[in-house]
Amino acid sequence: MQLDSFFPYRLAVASEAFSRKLTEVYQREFGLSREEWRLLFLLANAKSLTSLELSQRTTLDKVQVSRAAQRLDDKGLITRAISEEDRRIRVYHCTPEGHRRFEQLLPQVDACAQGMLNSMSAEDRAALDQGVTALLKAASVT
Amino acid sequence: MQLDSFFPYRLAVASEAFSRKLTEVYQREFGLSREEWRLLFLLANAKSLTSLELSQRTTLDKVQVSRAAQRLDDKGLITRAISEEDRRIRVYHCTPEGHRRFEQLLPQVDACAQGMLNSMSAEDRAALDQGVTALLKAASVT
DNA sequence: CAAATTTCGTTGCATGTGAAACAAAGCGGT
DNA sequence: ACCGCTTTGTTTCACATGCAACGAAATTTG
Repeated sequence: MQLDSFFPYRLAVASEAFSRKLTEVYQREFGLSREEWRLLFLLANAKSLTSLELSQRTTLDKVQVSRAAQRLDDKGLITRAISEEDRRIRVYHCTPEGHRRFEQLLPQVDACAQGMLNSMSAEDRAALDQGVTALLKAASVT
Repeated sequence: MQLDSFFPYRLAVASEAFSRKLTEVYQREFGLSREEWRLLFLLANAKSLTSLELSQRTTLDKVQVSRAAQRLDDKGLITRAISEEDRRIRVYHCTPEGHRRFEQLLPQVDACAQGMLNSMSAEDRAALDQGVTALLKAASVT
């Protein structure tokens, strides 16, 4: 058995390489980490979200959410209000500046992703999408 | 645009979930990290390898190789000799104990991977394999 | 052949990360 | 109302990681 023909290895390498290319974009443009990018993504597309919602929808744990949100707050891209009903709960909002940066960043990230995907054949792209969808189910549920 | 329908996100989540399941196996069985597992995999299937070869074939940089190899050496799974021709170069070998553990571990890791893959349809499996192969080319070369 | 340069592996440092401890707030039973 | 218990978010601590500096060995250059 060779490592480079071992499927789990190939999947990991492919995914890491792909992810790295995208990270370079938001890292270089606005100095955002992957966690910050994910939170900003969600908050730019929702009025407000709590930590629990952010955590569930980003596969980040509460510590990662807490720290990434803190950094985004420091950068003025989001606000962290305390809930009126339950004073333990944080309610996160995207600031106008956060929106502005996200609107500027998403096309670039997407273009980078599409650039790589477009270098594949249409058939391979379709296969990848189908395979990842199936894997998502298999790996998260199992 | 929703995050959970954003392809790069779905790929990352699927890959991480898959990888995590496998990590649990060699982590639990012998306390190996992903880097250690990769080095052991290569060395168990080759007589001897240098740092450069290990680095290239694991997508790890020289620091990661150095540290992972040090830990594997401490655990008695590999040896780190100094090359006769070039005294800067390390030559790594797998010990009998390293072989023994690898032979014991690979079937378990593979079974875990196959378990997840077998929960997918044959068609989805084929699509995934085709897609990942294409992505590997697109993401690493581009 | 001596000095400068390059290569290889390791180490120090500054930062990031995860697990567990923690404080604050809410909940619940008596 | 009070004492315990749970939940929420943060902090602490120990460890991992990446980058740059480093020392040793080899190679190149004058």
